[in-house]
Amino acid sequence: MSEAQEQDGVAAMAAGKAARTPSTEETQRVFESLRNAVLDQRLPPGLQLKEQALADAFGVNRAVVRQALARLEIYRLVTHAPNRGVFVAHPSAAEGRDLFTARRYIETAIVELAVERFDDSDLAPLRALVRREREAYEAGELRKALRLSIDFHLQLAERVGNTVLAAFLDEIVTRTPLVVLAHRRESPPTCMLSDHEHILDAIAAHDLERARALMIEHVGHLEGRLALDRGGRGADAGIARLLGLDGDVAKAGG
Amino acid sequence: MSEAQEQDGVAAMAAGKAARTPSTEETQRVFESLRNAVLDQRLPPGLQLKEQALADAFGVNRAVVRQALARLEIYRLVTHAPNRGVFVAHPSAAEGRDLFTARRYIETAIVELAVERFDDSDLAPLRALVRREREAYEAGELRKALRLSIDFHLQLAERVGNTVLAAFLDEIVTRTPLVVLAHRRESPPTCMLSDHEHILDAIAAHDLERARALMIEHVGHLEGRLALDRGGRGADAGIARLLGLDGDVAKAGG
DNA sequence: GATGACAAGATTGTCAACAATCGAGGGCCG
DNA sequence: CGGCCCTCGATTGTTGACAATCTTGTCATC
Repeated sequence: MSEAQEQDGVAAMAAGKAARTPSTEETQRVFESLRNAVLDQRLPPGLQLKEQALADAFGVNRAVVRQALARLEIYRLVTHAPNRGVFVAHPSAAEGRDLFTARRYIETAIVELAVERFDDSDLAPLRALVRREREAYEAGELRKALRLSIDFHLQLAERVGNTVLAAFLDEIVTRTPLVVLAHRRESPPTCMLSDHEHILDAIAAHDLERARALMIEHVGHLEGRLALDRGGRGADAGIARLLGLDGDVAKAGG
Repeated sequence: MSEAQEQDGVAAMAAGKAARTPSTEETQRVFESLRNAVLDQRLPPGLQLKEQALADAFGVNRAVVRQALARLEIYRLVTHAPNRGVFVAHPSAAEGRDLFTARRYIETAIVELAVERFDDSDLAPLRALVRREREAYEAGELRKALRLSIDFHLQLAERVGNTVLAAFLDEIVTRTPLVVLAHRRESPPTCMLSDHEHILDAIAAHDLERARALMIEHVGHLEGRLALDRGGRGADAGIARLLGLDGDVAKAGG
């Protein structure tokens, strides 16, 4: 019943960095809609986002759309080609690697602080979140499960209480879906459910080393599902991968 | 002779996250000018930045200024009060603590990667930077020394090669001067010179533990010069600190 | 038939005028 | 004399039109 509300609430909170800056509600609304679309993997990398079309769709002025797009650009969710337009970002494999490397450090930091500071009042909501994630997953609602999985990481960061680290993780998590879309190897994109539970167990037990190891392993699981090998073609590949012409063509002529 | 060029060059590179997004040169120019002003501690927290005044000063349109200010807002360099205007940010003590806590983690990560990956071609430019910093300091050019000190940290991050971590440190470093202005306890705001040298030595020796310890200690030196105590008054204090009425008044009535 | 210049359409970038909102100051009333 | 309200100035927020730029499609030429 309150799930929609709750999801919206989490999403709004998850916006974190941007949520506290209400530079006109309209801009915020457009920005968050587009950001949510990215989180749900509804926007394919490379898609052009035309100002007028968005303005019509959201019922706002082009200036508002421009502001929202500029903000998306700073988060690297879109790339801006002067006099050409803005396009959904197509992160390179190198960018993906950097993102996951940074994520390991940030999540480690968050887990470390969580082990120090968490008590039951922090753990209970996170356990509830994991439970809902499991339910969604078992009910076959994959998109919802994915979103709850993302929210788990964001909530964990938020509850640690460091706004800067939380904002950093928020940025990383927001950029990750585009990397997934651009470089996915296997199909199931969600976190492994038990990972989240085990991480919470380790935090509850104040076992720093285990919590750290589990989180690093967990991020590794995610990254392992992607093809981010060195020398892989990324943002520069352009049309080649879209047509499935990459790799084979370069390697074997036949 | 080429110092101005060099400083600009470093500054442009240091902009990092924002430098690669040329959404109209004008907006970029205004944004970087204001950002540099913050880095040089020329903008006192709380100062109102009026759109028309900036537009006149930079010889651009108000729309351009608006875009630049919106970007500054995302970096938390200014706060935007709807229908009132934008003001140079006045970070709270809590925000300052979060910033330094996050910085410890990020700088540690960077140092860790530097120990793994650096060779002489990376170390030489950094040593040169430290040398120039020392020269500037000994010549009494404090502002320049401060800037070179900042550039040391940014260059170190840049050379590690992880764009995400580099962007995060860039954001932290950019926000720090405002925290310094708002909560400074002692006068000299620059890094301790020898710290930088010793960190480079440890990296050159591939001594991870020593490098980490030195970096954490170094960040601690910086933070130690500030008054970021819990319960301290920060963004909310307003007029009190401006008039030098804070602290004493609250503690002792005389 | 291929290549180059050229023109048309669409999209972004720029701008100035207008509307809405807020804070300050003065005047009015209690 | 103190408090409240109202007007006025200043600043931000919004809108639409205009200019600049790029892409696409066409056509003449080699």
